[in-house]
Amino acid sequence: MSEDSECVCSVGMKLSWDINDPKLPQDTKQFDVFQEWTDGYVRYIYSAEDKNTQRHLSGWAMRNTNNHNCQILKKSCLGVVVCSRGCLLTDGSRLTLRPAICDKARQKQQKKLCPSCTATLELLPCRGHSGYPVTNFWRVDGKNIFFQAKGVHDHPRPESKSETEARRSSVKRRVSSPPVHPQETPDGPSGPWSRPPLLC
DNA sequence: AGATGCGGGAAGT
DNA sequence: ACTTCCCGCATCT
Ligand SMILES: [Zn+2]
Ligand SMILES: [Zn+2]
Repeated sequence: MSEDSECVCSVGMKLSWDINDPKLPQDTKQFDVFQEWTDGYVRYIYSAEDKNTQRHLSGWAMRNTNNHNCQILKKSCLGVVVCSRGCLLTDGSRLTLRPAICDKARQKQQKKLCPSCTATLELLPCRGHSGYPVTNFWRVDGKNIFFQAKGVHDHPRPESKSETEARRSSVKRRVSSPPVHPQETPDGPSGPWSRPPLLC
């Protein structure tokens, strides 16, 4: 049957290292493929050629956090934005918006209403690492990008970054075309669209 | 407008 | 000392 494919571990997990080690493995001949939804206490060795790893991307909404170490980039999880009423969407799923990374944008986001039932939105914080948010660490070393995660997310996945970007540009298109009326609409909530302005 | 990175600083442990 | 969090600034899309 198969030969060396018994170990299902990542390339990073086959070697023993920690993101804080003064010297990291150098002679790596193999890379892990980018993992969008990492969870748990995992370690990967990525290629420094990969755009996704260069940009320190994740499906989870991770924000940069200052660890006072310019060699190691640290990010922590912002959790997920849900409907406070937990309503079901048309496809039977529940709303799981991606928290805005920018603090100011996130405060604005939380004031919006559920696009489905108009209830208030709620930010579920991540408490997956000893009660604190899950953290991701990134460190570039030569042709390698070392990745280490600490904690297990205790909340649903947010909408992915690409989904959020797609929706943002769709909203932008919808808002930019018609002549701008800064105030209210001429006729109130009487048209065929009884509740229009609830887009995220 | 918002994503992302940097870094000073405060506060908790 | 180490971690978490807050904030302003800068760059890029
Ligand atoms: Zn709702
Ligand atoms: Zn999380």
